[in-house]
Amino acid sequence: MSPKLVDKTEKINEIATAALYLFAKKGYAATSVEQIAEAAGIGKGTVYEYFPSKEEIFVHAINDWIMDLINRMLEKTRDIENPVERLKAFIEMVKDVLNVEEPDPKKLFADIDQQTFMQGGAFYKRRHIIKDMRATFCDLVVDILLDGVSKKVFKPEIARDVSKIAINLLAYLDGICMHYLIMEEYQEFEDQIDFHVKGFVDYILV
Amino acid sequence: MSPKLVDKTEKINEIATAALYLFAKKGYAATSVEQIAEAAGIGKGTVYEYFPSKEEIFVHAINDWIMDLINRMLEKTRDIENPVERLKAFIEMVKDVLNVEEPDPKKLFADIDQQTFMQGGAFYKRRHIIKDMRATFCDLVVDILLDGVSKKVFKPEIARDVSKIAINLLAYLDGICMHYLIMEEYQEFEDQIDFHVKGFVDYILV
Amino acid sequence: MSPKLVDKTEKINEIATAALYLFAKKGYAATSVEQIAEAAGIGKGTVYEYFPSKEEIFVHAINDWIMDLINRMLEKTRDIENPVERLKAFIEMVKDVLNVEEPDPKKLFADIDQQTFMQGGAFYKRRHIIKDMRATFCDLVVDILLDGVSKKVFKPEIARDVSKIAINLLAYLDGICMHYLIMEEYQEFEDQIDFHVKGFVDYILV
Amino acid sequence: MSPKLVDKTEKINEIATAALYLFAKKGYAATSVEQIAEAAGIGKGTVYEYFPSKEEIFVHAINDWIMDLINRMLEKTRDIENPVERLKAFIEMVKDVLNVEEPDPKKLFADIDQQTFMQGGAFYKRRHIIKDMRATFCDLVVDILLDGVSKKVFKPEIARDVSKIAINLLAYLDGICMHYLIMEEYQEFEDQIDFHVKGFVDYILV
DNA sequence: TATGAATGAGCTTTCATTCAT
DNA sequence: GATGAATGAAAGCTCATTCAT
Repeated sequence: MSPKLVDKTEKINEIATAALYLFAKKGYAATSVEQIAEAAGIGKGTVYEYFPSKEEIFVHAINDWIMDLINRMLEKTRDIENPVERLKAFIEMVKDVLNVEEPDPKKLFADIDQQTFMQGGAFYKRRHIIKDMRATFCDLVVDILLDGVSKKVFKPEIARDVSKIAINLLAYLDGICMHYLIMEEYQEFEDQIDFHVKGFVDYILV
Repeated sequence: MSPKLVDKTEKINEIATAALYLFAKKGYAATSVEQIAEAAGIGKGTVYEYFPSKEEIFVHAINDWIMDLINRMLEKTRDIENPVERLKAFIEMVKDVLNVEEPDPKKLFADIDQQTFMQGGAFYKRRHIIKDMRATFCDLVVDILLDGVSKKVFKPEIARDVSKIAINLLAYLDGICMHYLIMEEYQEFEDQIDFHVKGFVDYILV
Repeated sequence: MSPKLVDKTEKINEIATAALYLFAKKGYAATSVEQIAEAAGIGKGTVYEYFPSKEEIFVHAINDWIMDLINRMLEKTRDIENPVERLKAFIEMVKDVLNVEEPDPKKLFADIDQQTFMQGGAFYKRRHIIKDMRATFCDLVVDILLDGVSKKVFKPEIARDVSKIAINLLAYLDGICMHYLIMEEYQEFEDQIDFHVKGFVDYILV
Repeated sequence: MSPKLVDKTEKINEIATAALYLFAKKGYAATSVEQIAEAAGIGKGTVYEYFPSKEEIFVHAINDWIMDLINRMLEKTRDIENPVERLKAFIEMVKDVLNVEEPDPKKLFADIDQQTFMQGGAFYKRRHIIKDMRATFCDLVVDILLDGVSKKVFKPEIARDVSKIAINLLAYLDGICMHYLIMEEYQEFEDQIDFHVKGFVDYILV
């Protein structure tokens, strides 16, 4: 915990942040280490003082980004008493994430998937990071649902399958976001989600 | 006059097929034209007699693959009279597609997304191919649902929102497949889908 | 002199003519054998039945073109009685050659120079073709001048240096054409030449 | 902060010089970037740290060479008082330029013409460089002639057509050099030029 | 520690030429 | 004789990484 270490951590984050914006703008492959260095305001060689490889920059930057996403999710939903409102707030957040312009999340997700599936990809041997993220989101939804059950707002019988229900909800959100990103029919997107969520809430309400 | 006439279309398909397996194994970017040529059992230069660029090989190979997927989907579901059975057959097919080992669909989808989102990607200016595929799947589900309504098996009121319902179902399937591909918990996958589908069918049955 | 040989010669000329237009349009390097074959209406492989290499096509085509140039020059100037008119007709011809649009002579000349000077170039070991062309032009001018002397139209003393005078006139014409091709000031070109020729004729007239 | 600072300009010139010798030896097209790198004693990739493309190397090298030619011309003729001597010094310089062995100017000029005339050539959209060079030479000759007129050494009436006269002289020199380069009759070259220049000087002297 | 100069493996693409039919 | 399918050498260029300073 010497001051040097603090500096080092800070520098690492600076580089990772600069890199994230570039990755989200141009994609992982199309972003060169030189560009990252330039964006971070340091020399190309200096990048390698803080990261052993471009791949590590990606992993670090994505990890930070995911952590930040999760924290914001938790914060926004933590203090809402009404379970229905809390659930809706969560879904709003999901929608918001996709509407961020910079850094563009769809390119990041495309790169993450790529790097997760391809042998030798940056996340190929670290899919636990991606899995953990999904698990955390799942836990959050489970928490909201069980809270609703305990407050007698949601049907008690959903408690038994709460995990499955949470995963299915998240899967739906994932899929519909993908659909929207590809189809580019922004205007219908909200309607589409609202339609599903309405059915979902009806289904779980007592 | 014409001494050595090769079936161009066949050769194109041979190369595209060889390429598809490599793309699905190592990813588009990591597959070199030389490797494609080798896999197709021809020289590097010969590839360029049939395709103007690596990008076109990708587009062609993916397009063929998608067309094949769609055709198989349509075939398998076309002749089933019972709407519920037909819907379930469709979902079975979706599950099956993901369980193909070679060419690995998850990697192909990751590459497709990548090449669709990234500026200058192979599908960046051809997303209509991807959109058309999704639209075709949507039409199929809509068809199944309306068929069910007309046969008085499904609730008449779903007709009004049939398009939304179809998209939401497909989005869910998309999302849950992605979830399964990332989480690698194959054993729970079937249960998970069945759970959702059971709820879905209950919801639409008269 | 069998009919087959005649056919062969004809075919060779067809290919060479097609090639010449392409060389003059796109340059030697940028013209592929495939394009030549296509322009000649034959298959790529057939070209090699008539020429051993692309280089030989170039040499043959250029040689034909030069021969044609020379013949046209001789024809146009042969029957003019008045030496001054004959000289002017020759110079008119030179001007005309450069104004041909297709095949563009400046590109051909640039390619010829290139292939003459560069070691291993198509004309590197055949500069005699180029030299002969220049010698023929020189002979023509010498002939015109001596004819003028014998007709007492031109000063008798130019006979002694007639060869030098001819070469210098041709060199000037060469140079001014080059100048015009590079500077692209077409309108001044005629004036420029006329100015020089007027001085030249004044100088050699009795 | 800046540990290894190389004089970029110097390195650029080193590469350009190495390239110029190769271009003059083998021609632009036949010279590969790898060969340039080797000749400059650096790696292939390093070349691209200093030049964005092979084309730019050519343009830079040729431009430097031309500038150097012009400067030497100006220097050699600047301080000569006697207009006739000055004119002769200029012509001597022209002769000398062609007698340089390395880098061989005839090959460079052949490449320049090539790259100027061919669409997409390195000088195709930069012919102003070539035009400027010719204009500068023209200005120099004009300057010599007008200086001679003002010193009452040359006829006053040449002042009116001084530009035409200069261009014609340069055109002749251009053409005769070309002739000599192609015909390779070095021994007659000097005589030939002297013969023309003698006539020229007689014509412009008072 | 910070740097940017240097690098070369590796990429996609071109095309003159060969040759089986 | 005519063909076009096949080829691979060679090109220009990119960029993650190394390393001397």
